[in-house]
Amino acid sequence: MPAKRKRTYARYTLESLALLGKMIRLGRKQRKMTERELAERLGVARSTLQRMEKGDPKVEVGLMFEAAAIVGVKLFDADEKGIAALTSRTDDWIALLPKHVYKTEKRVKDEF
Amino acid sequence: MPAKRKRTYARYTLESLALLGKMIRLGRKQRKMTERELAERLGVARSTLQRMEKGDPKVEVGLMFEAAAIVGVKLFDADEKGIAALTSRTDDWIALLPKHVYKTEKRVKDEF
DNA sequence: TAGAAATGACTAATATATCGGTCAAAACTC
DNA sequence: GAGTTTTGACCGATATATTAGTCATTTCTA
Repeated sequence: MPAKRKRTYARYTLESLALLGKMIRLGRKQRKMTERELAERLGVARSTLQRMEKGDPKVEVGLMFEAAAIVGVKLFDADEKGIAALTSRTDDWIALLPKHVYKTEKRVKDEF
Repeated sequence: MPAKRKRTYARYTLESLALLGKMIRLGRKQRKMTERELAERLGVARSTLQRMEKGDPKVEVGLMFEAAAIVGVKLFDADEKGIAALTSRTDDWIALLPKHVYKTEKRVKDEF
């Protein structure tokens, strides 16, 4: 038994994921696509799409986003231009901060 | 050579992912956390966090969302209550649609 | 400026997600 | 109601993500 890798997620995370999955499902149905069709379009197995629509945390983030895009679910409430603008602003903000984050301040002895 | 599984993503998908990654990076820096700290908090290797901040489409969606939550990036511009409300509305909408999507309409002979 | 810490990039080993298939049940069409 | 299609759930094989480490470079502190 080579050490199992289990992981936990915050409730907010799981609920956000479940929501995204349901939005994908809704979008798919509104466009009258079957699971098989969308899966094929995405280039994944139907079983994978099913996990996505359930909000399984283990699927590739790229697939979730791609599926959302295909069925018309916008992330960040923004179109391509909007994403670019947000990216630009985020870059600017990052540039204002120190390149490295330093924690020299006495190394707060393993708080927990 | 057992058939390589390559995949492509729409530009919008990749840009959205890159944005999310940068927002996580920005949030982390604003909270003065090092990569190592956030990675540890998430329970992942530092290399994985690096891929996340770069917007790598292959990381687990659960990790991306969890990281976002930790550093204060809100998905869907909604808090826990908001997520619940959106979920409820999405459920209602789905309930209004047929349970199965049917494509009997002549089965458009394998268009390609 | 010297020293320490963080970051960037890379790798082999291993844990795991995805695939592709099946089967049963549900739900649509005619 | 009969027939067909979609959906839900499950499973072994295999492609791949994640890990844990290393090393070089950058950037901070004192």
